[in-house]
Amino acid sequence: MAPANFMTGVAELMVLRLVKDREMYGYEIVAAIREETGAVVRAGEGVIYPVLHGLEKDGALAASRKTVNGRSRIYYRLTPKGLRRLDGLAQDWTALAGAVDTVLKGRRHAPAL
Amino acid sequence: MAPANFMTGVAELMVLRLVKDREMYGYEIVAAIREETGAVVRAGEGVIYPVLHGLEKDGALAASRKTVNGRSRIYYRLTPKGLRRLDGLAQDWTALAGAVDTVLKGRRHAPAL
DNA sequence: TCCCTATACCTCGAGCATCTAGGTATCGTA
DNA sequence: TACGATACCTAGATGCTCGAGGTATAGGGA
Repeated sequence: MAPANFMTGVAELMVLRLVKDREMYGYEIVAAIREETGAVVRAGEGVIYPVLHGLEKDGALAASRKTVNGRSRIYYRLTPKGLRRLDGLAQDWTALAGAVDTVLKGRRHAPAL
Repeated sequence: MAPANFMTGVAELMVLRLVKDREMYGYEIVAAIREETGAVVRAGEGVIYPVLHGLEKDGALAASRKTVNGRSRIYYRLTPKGLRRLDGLAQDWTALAGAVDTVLKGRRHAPAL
């Protein structure tokens, strides 16, 4: 049996969070996720590019092409809609993480705040 | 765009964790997940039964049919193999949760190139 | 008795996100 | 000029979830 992923939705959440701080381009995002998570999350280009396109199509990201050092890059920045989406996903994630933690630790009677 | 799931693999992890404490049957597990997570995780029967069958086929769970109060139930218990799988998944989950948290909180922010 | 709900099992098909594995092109360096 | 790094992209297969159904029994109420 293959190792379960747990990855669903995480890629999108991370993309939104990363571009919140500053404009970033796809290749850079892939590297940032690999480095900042200590390679725990390995979301390759095959994952990130479709996510970026989907988010842009949905109006959560805005893209602008720029040439830097002779290299053509597509920078993405967060739109207000994207910010709302990020907030929602972050909340969902926090709730899930708390729920999983509760079950993992087996506290049956502790009120969850 | 629909709300992202984040659910992949979580159902399996929770099933393994729940039956670690005591034998449980499918219908009971569905209710337990709903209640213990405050309905944050809504893994219905359509999710849990296939997971149970898969884990049993894989040797992670052992099943035994019992009749209680005139009702036929299939109880599952954790095997040594299932325990190893639980430990592995729990570790994976913890690592992922930590990684996501790191990115969400935006620590370690390197200067732009 | 009949019917409805709760219990308890199960499966199918649609949908969607991931993952692998490719492809293209440019730049700097050896 | 050959190569690796940069930077973009897509197609197909896989795998998991999810909803909607189906079967059957027990118990209670009208």
